[in-house]
Amino acid sequence: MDDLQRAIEKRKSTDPEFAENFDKGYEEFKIGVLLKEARKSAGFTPEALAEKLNTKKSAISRIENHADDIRLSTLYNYAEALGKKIKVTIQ
Amino acid sequence: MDDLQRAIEKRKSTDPEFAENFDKGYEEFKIGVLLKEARKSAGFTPEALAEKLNTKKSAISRIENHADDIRLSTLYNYAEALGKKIKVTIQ
DNA sequence: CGCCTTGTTCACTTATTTGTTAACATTCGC
DNA sequence: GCGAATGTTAACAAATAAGTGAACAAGGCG
Repeated sequence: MDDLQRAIEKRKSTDPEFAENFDKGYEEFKIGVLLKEARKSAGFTPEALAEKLNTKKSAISRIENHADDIRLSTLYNYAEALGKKIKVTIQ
Repeated sequence: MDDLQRAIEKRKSTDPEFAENFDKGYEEFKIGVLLKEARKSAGFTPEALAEKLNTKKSAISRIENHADDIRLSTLYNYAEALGKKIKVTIQ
């Protein structure tokens, strides 16, 4: 079971509403997990990334766990600090 | 010249900083244009879409022209009202 | 041109996110 | 288990986006 699967199961067990709606297509949630995985694979702790972004690790944690209510520009900054790019498409 | 090209040229002519940075890869700007094109192809005027989103046409205009500093959830709502889905990836 | 629709911008208020600190939880190595 | 590093959550102030109304600009169409 990979990180994404684990995170989903964990959230399902602690958030009944999420569990109920997951199969209906709540995609937003996954973004935070993608961000977190990108950060880890780039070898950053939340604190290290926070420093690069001139903020604090608590803010990083908030981004990764509530990625549906963040600003697009915040998303861009986060990705840029990892040397990655955010791609937004509409389909 | 399509809408995207036209919009880029217009902004280049009125926003020197944008013009200077465009070729460096400022992708964010394009999102607003994508949204606007999606709205048009779905046959919505700003006012009609605004009504669906319980807001006003001025808000729609703001979203389409300043799409880099909007909330992700706003983006989702906008797309959902058009029967489309926003996809965010990191690469 | 003159009129109507569409679209943009501004100013103001309200709602929400972000920065920050501190407390708490979790994970990992010893 | 214990301690240290990593990660999460809550609360508050400060910054910023969204809601709104009105004035203005641009685009068709008669």
